[in-house]
Amino acid sequence: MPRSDATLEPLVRKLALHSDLLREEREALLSLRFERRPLRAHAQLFRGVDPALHCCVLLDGYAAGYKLLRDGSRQILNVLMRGDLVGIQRCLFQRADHEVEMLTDGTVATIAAADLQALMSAHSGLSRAIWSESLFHGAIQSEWIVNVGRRSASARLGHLLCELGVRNEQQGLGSRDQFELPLTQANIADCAGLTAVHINRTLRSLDEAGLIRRGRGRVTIPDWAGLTRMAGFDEQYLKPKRAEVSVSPRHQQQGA
Amino acid sequence: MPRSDATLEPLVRKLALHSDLLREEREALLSLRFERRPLRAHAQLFRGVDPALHCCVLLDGYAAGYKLLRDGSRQILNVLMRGDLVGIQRCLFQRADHEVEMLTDGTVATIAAADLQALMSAHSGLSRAIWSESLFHGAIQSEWIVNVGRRSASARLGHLLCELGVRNEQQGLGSRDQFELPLTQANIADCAGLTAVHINRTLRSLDEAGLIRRGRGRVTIPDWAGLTRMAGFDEQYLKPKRAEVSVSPRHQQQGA
DNA sequence: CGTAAAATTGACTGACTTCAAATTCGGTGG
DNA sequence: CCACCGAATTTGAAGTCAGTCAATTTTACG
Repeated sequence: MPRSDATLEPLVRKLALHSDLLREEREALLSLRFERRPLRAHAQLFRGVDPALHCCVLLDGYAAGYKLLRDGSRQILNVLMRGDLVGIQRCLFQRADHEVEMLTDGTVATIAAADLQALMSAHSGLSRAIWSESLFHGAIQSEWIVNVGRRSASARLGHLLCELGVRNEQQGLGSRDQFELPLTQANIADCAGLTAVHINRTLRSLDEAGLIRRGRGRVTIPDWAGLTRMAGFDEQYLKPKRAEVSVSPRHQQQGA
Repeated sequence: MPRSDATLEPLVRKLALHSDLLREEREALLSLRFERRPLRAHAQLFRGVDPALHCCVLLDGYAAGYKLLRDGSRQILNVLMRGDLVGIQRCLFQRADHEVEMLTDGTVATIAAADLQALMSAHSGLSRAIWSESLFHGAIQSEWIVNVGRRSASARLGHLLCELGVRNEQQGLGSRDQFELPLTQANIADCAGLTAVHINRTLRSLDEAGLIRRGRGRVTIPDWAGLTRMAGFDEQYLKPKRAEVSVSPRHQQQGA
């Protein structure tokens, strides 16, 4: 039995969420050359803002893209987890506007830019799937703008936890209401645009309200409905949207 | 002399900022079929979250993508101006997670999804340019997360004004330190994640500090260096990456 | 003019920050 | 197994930035 972080399977799983992959496309993905690299928390996945000759697939652990401000504070732009592609813009377009580092210990697979490009031009379906995945992350970022822009501290926190729960569940890492989250409160604060102190108090108040339960790097959400209501969390933006434009029009859009 | 909103020239100009376009690609763009549509402020560019059979190029005026919260507040996700493509995800991927409406009176060109797809598959350079443009908007959104997450009211406001100034200048609409901005203070508040009342006070304090000057839908920035310093604005993320701005060689300025 | 939208102002409130100290936790070596 | 250390968490007290509520003035425009 192969260890969970020994193949690019997590990437396949992630792409398959939003796109239908052909068998040959899956195989092409899985036979990509890559280098497995274990990393400690705080390891930089990319050097500052430089372009790169490779991209990464996160196989295990959490990472985050972020920006630092002159006053030393930082804002996390996205949380990356198993299966997420890191740095495609950087290697396809030579653009990058933020840093990326591991939030926890973990493992990445590094893939040569040339290999990725070859793969994408050989398989238009994969190319499309990867772009789709990138738009998906764009949708998450949009929701983050709403989160930091318009929600109270407890709603922000609740929303973030809901998002991470659903994404964990989608990757087969526990269920949405019970999953590993070994981030520090300072990390969470940098996601939510709050201070670590206030995260601490807010976490406690959610706990006291019976909306969450926390313990040793693990989050439990005993009252999913309550938390989503309080946080204004609408799963829609994370929902898998398979069956896109194709030969046969599928008009079966299941509403709420 | 053709009116400024009679052709897709603004789109060409925008794409040319970040990509080198071949002569034939420019021509292909300019010969795209489109329908010119004048719109009043508040007009919806797309119906809610539905997929669409067309996308738009904003020819004139300001528009914004936004989300509404249950409590009635709203958060603007991006400000769109002349030359910006609106709704490509919607028509290429049938995904959309937010509404789009005009903030001011203006004009859009609507383009059939099929035409756009045909164009993109016929000209890989254009396809790449359009993706690049979409990543560019992603970079702006990242900066917005930082803005609402970690900056004070005056820095948020200053940063927003700097961004809009530079983007205006890039599109040949006035200079970065003097441009049209007919947004209401409520609009600006929805961008910055603040209340209209506080935008009003902050605007006044920036004015009193000599950092901006405002009058009838127009912003002037008498002290660009001062405003950027106060706001922590680093132009880098807006800079054209493909060295080539043929239309008008602007004053070169290397940031500190 | 007359009206509605937008901008402006004031007084008050409160959510979140700041600063600082105490406690707990996880790991490591004795 | 226990002592120890730095990191992370937790708690308290005080301060402030921005929100809320509500009224007034200005502007845009038919």
